[in-house]
Amino acid sequence: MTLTTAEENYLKAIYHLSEGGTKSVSTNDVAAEMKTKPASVSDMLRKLGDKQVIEYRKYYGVNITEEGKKRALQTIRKHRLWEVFLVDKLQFAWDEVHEVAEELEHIQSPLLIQRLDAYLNYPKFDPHGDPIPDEYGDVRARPRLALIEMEVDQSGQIVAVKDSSAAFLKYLDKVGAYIGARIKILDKVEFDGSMEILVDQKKTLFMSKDVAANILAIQS
Amino acid sequence: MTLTTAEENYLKAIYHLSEGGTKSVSTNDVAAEMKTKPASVSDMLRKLGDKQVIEYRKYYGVNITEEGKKRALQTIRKHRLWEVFLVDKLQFAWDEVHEVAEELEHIQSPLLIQRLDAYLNYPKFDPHGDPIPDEYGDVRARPRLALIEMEVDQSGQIVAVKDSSAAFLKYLDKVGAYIGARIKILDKVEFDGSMEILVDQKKTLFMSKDVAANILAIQS
DNA sequence: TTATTGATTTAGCCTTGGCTAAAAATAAAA
DNA sequence: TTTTATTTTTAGCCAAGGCTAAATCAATAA
Repeated sequence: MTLTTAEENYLKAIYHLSEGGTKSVSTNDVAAEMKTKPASVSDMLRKLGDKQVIEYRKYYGVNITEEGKKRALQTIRKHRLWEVFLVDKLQFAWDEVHEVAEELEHIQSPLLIQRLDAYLNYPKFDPHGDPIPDEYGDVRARPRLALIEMEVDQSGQIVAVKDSSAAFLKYLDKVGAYIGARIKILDKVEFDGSMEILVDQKKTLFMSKDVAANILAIQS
Repeated sequence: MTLTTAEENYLKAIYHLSEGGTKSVSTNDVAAEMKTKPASVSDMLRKLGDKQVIEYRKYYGVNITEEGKKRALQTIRKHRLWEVFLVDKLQFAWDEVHEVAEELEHIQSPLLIQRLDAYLNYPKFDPHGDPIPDEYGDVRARPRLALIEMEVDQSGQIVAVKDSSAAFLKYLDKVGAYIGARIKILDKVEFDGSMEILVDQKKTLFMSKDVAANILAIQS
């Protein structure tokens, strides 16, 4: 049983909306996420229900099934692998890749993805720091925490930002921090919560607690 | 003015059917090429005519316009660049790439193609020996040369024979050479001018200098 | 010149994935 | 408990790309 491109996109949206909570996802939420109308969503939910990738009870929203979760994770895997390709191999900036990956993720060829994965050296995170599921849909996500939550002397790697406004990204770029950077906490100032961070074992960076709260890292 | 995936595929088919001859392409020919029905083709020709990429006169077939030719060549360029990527970077066999490239060629991103071209080092031929149009749609003419003129380790594709007598073609068929075959020169014997040729990456062929002088190939 | 044949187009229908407007069901407030 | 507000579904329509069957045009043969 195959899914169309539109169906794959809906399923991915439902998967994302389901993350965290255990409650059903509402038709309205899906419509907002997909930038479409609730009426269109109702039709699609019926189709996805028929295909067993979601459990759909009229008027009560949907829950994604195990099969659906597996499908969604495959699509997410493809999306994120393509993002790595675009950034690592084709020199795209990490904030330029989403649209293109959105198209590439629907190419149907298991061999292609297998080979791409190998070619990229089996990456575990995409350029935004989001984990890449393996071919069975397993995500080995190390817990992400804000820099502000880390202790002095802990090391890690920047994997994402909470606030991805242009202003903030520009700031990060200016001071020399970036997704993927290796960092170590050198000091935390009790007084104002500001921090001193070692970047790539050479550059020392001072940041306010507001900035430190907006940068997510994995510990190593 | 953008073309849908279906329109791009029709236009590509019409371009290929136009190659060589100057006569109009018939609805039936397009239907055969697209593996669809003439009735469906009529509708599509009207649409492509409206978009000015073909000149369509009811009952008299179509001619591709300059704009249409440019569009078709862009699609062909994308297709062939992706084929090079799949073979050179992802280790696909040259006869496994067509289907996947058929999907990849419709990804919309000029930047992607520009970068891919650079990443592949501006290849001039795809893995089948077909030329890759540049970003303005210019196609470099394929220099044909006799096998006897090629050097050891050069690769290419058989594109024609000088002597097309039945006897010679029968001989070619018997030894497993054919128009379109991918070949690589393994050895040239100084003594008698005979050659050792690898055909389709698997079969080794010995041929006299008379035979090698009668087979034309393009280098890749 | 007319009749016939073969190619082509038109008419009408199907599916997918959108939409709006109206109806219906649920949830919240009185 | 009944009314009201909100959410969701249904009904009916649209465009893209397919299809079949029927009509029409162009080219050929008589």
